Amino acid sequence: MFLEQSGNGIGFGEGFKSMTINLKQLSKLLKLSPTTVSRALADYPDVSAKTRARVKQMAIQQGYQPNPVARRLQKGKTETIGIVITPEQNYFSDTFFIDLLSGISNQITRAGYELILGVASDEEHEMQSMRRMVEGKRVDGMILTLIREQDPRVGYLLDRDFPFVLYGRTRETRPYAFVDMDGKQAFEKACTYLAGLGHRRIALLNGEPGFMFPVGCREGYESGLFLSGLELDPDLIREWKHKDPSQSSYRWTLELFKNDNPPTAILFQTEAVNGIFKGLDELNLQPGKDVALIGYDDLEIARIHRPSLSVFRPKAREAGQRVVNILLEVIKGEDPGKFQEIHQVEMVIRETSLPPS
Amino acid sequence: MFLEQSGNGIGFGEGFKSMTINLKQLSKLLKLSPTTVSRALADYPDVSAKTRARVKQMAIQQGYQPNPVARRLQKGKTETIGIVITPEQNYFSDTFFIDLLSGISNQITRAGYELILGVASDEEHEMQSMRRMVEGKRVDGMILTLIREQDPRVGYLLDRDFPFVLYGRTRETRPYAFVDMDGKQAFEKACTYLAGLGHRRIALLNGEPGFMFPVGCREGYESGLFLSGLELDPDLIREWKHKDPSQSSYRWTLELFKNDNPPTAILFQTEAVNGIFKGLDELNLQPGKDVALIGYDDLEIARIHRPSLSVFRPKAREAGQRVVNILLEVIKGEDPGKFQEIHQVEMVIRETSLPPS
DNA sequence: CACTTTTCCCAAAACGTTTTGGAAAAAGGA
DNA sequence: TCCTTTTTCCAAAACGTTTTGGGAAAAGTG
Repeated sequence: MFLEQSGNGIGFGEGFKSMTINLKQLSKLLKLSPTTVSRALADYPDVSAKTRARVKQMAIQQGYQPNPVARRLQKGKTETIGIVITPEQNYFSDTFFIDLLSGISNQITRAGYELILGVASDEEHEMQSMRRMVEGKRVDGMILTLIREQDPRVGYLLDRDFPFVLYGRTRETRPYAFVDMDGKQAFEKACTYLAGLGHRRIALLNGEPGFMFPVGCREGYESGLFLSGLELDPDLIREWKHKDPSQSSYRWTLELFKNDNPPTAILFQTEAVNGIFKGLDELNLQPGKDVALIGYDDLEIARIHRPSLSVFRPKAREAGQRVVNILLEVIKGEDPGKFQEIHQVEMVIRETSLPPS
Repeated sequence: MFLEQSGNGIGFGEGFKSMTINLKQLSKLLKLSPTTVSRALADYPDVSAKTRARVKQMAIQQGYQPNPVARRLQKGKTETIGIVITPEQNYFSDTFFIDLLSGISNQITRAGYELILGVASDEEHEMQSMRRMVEGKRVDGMILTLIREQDPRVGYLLDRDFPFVLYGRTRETRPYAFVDMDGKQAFEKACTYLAGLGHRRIALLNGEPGFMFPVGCREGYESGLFLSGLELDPDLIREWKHKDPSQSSYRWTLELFKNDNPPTAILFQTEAVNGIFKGLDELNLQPGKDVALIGYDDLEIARIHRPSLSVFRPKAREAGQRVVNILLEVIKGEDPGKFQEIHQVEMVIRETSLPPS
């Protein structure tokens, strides 16, 4: 019998490993076979209630936990899901991204899975890190964030039928699973809200194209103008850079007010707020008073600033949990096309969304 | 022979798994034993140069990568290291924490290891998440950040001889490995620098006690005052709260200037800068002009603000890499006490560190 | 009581590697 | 040529689980 007499007994010697008990030792203690112990712990019906209870009690008493590596090998699953983040993501900074990650992490843990993290400095490393996870058989599924309009990661994963879920959307005709925030509706709502207050010149300081999210924001903005009977003026639309949100939004803010007919309100993603505040300050314009402002994302600065910033508040934690739950379904073999969710975001009216003066 | 005829041949059918080749299939292709193929790939000397080359070429051609789960089981190592972060960490926000994580992640990948991430909402979940990793045999070592003065995690890991490295330090007599930034020296330097410019009333708006980092900052501050022949005035020392850096630092800034003899300079961690700016603004004091400011951490706001903020810039990426290299040594069995590193931080003089007016 | 069904348990195989302990073949030495 | 050493390979065991395919004992059935 080739498995006989390999594990050490109960007594333990040096180091950490000794504090741990394995299935064979536990079964010896119980005078049962490893099979039965394993099945008892997994609540198989073919082990009697009595021994099941006995096994479970002993397992707890001995602090037995099945070795995850061994289980993974046998089950042919890594019980692990991967995510690759980039420094740019941090401009989602403050609570938002950590909340998303928190929802993801907690739900993964609840499922008994593991979350492995890659940090990539640029687009190329992002792909490389993901390929390592996928081709190296290190994960059962991937979570993608900060999605681009043309995102090679999506094609890559679709091509090899590998389970994944997007937080966000991309341009891709094949069906895939995603959870996205309704940026379009948010910006439409912001726009009609401001128009309702009497604003007629509403600017959009949008994230740069290439990423998918700003696309929806712009659609919402245009639709909001239309619904309010306002004309779209290309001079009122500018795009800040992901690499340098504050600096670029600062410059565009100054630019916007060189206009003969300057805006009385600005819509933007909150990442750009520092640049906008700085620009307005330099122009001697008071936020909220001279120019109405509504941002997307409820960062700390939005709450702290006086006047406090009106914003949209995406439910990042919940979104993260949904992403994981969906991914687990897709891993199980469910059709990804069934999971395409667009979540509404809450508008938080604070002090920077008053009628024009 | 119980291992015979289990793997599918070369032809592949459905789904993802089929694109992958395993050791047995590869060895069959080469007409060699799995043993020899394994050893050839691992550069063992007992396989001839010729077959080694042949094996490697075929491995590349077939895209063979050893299944990490199987390797882990055999080697008795998870090749994985764990880290648990908390939302509070995000107040290290901006580039700092992501840079640290980036250094950690890249170095881990280079070593062929995996980084698994836990996100905990509070201190209790932090411990719980770590225990799951450690007791569940999911990692070979832990990285700890945001260290407290009395940190139960350190005692826990020391007690069971589990490999770990701190980014930071704690109060603990037993030897352990850490990489820390020299906050003491930084604040001492800042203090003597300002005193050299003629400042006599230098305030400290410090992180809250409980965490270890502010302790060093305070020591450096006191030592800097002493070296400059300045008296320590308890009225010039205040502590902002981790839970709410901006709000608390805002209040304390107002408080500091109620003093009969108010400060002409403030030292602080950059997390608190928004509150300080807001407070000064409300007091009609110009940063840099009326009050000199030096922060710790070079966040985006420090570069963006006008006047730009003088700061210390810790080399987070490098620190992260060191942490990993040390942890790998400790996992190998090296004595953790040998690895206790205190890294110097660079002072970046910008516009807010002028002589008193 | 004899036969069938159900209950309860287990030995062996399998997951895909690496390591151990040779053994056959080739080379070297007398 | 015969013996020793070196080179090159490999079968079997092992890592710690879960799953497969029974099989013995107990319970039910006529």
